[in-house]
Amino acid sequence: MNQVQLAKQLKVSCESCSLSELCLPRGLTSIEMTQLDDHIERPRKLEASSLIYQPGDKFFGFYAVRSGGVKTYLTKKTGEQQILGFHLPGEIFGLDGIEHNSHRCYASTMDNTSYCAIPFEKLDELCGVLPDLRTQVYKLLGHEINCDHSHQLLLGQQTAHERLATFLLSISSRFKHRGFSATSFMLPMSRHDIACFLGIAVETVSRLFKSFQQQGIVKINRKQVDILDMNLLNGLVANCEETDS
Amino acid sequence: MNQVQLAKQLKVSCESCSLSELCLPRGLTSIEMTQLDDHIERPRKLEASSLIYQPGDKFFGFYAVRSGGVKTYLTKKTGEQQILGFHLPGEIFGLDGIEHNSHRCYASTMDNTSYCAIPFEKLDELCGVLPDLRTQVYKLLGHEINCDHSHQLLLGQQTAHERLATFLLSISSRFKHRGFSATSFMLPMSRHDIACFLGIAVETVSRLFKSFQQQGIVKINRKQVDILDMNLLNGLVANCEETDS
DNA sequence: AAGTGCAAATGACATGGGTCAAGTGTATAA
DNA sequence: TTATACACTTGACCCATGTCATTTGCACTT
Repeated sequence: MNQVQLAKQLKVSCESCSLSELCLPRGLTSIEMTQLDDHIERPRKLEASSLIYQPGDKFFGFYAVRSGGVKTYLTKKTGEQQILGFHLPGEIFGLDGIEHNSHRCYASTMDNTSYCAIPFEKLDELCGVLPDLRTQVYKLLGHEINCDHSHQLLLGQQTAHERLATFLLSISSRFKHRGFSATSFMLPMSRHDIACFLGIAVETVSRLFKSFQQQGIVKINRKQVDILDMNLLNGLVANCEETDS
Repeated sequence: MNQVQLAKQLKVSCESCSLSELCLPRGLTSIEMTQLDDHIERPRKLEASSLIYQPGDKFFGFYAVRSGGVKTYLTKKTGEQQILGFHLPGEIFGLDGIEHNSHRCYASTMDNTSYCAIPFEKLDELCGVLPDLRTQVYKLLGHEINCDHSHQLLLGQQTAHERLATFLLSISSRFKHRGFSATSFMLPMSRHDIACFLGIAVETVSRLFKSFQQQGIVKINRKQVDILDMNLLNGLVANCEETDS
């Protein structure tokens, strides 16, 4: 136990990380967390628009964003990209590498970003002896699956208005979850990325942001978003989602 | 080992199942398979258009289709549904229940269907002692995630033509994988379901099927599909997917 | 403070595919 | 064999959104 305390002094640890309640170690005991901790590589730092991995790259493990932001995406040969997810601090990415032990999509930073790397091999070993960690990993994968499903509903059945409103609400609730304002925040991604994520054109994003502003729902200046009427915003998607969160 | 043989005589077992190479037990040793086998409930049988579970239902575990077919879907309050996946014999569904220990989507049969039920609690326990099974479960979840990602690319970036062609190719390759013809098969789902899955209108499905026929790519009669020119069909999506399979 | 480079916004126009409304099988029942 | 129902097809029309071309406006140099 003494060397554990020593280790904690020498490097950033999960236990001392302000994001641990959102991240992989959530719900683990201190001892369990330390066992996990010992295998985590950190912190890796990259500047904006750096590629973290691309299709075919060997699967190392999961990545947890500490600061900044990451997007994952697939592309058509013709170049169009479909953004699969935006990953904010405390969120995990890299799960696309599990199936084939190599990645299927691209991951790149949207901003100066630091993140932790959790080697899958070690994680799997620990899962053999720590049932709580195993559960945590299942829930993580299950969460990704459910998010993907909601996004399929959005891409397949929602109008452009509904998509953009849903998007703003999602970002808002994620900021809130991390302890920030739910109504005033900076978008970490470009208009282009928003469009690629929602399956619409950049121009449509611009026009709808303008329209939302004219309706008094939000105030948007460059990347700064202020939600003026959360009820109205919710109303834009009220007829969309069958289930509550 | 004797009681194992006895058990095999008394009930359908994974080891005797023709689908085991496609299903959860793939890659397990005989002994491992038997351990898993002992906890599987089977066979459950339902007629066409029966609801298996719906949002809010308690999560029991994974389900493996033995015969027939199952669709999973989400709905908007206004009634439109987005089909998330079609599940053919040998394929697994039910993963949407992991995150919250309750299901988030609907699952219903498309035809007279029988399936096995694998209780998650037991599966998880076994995962603690059988690393191969644990890997198998991760790959299963990883596979679902990758499929969902491809489908997001389809819904977000592909034209109606490309979507329908991709769909036919997917069904074709899944029949082939199960040892059936890749070029001549019966679609297990309605036009309506195809449309809901691809995020387009039923009428568009009809028109495109007609157009594909006129181009000599396929011959379609009701649910019977004959792919006449696989190259042409591949050509319709050639510019879409960046990565190979 | 003027210059350069992008991201974003705006306007004009085009169109893929949705919607609506009939029609046409095909299968089951009587 | 006729009736009924339902899945599918077809045609006419139109609109939400995409595309293309231009303009605006930050941010960062020098």
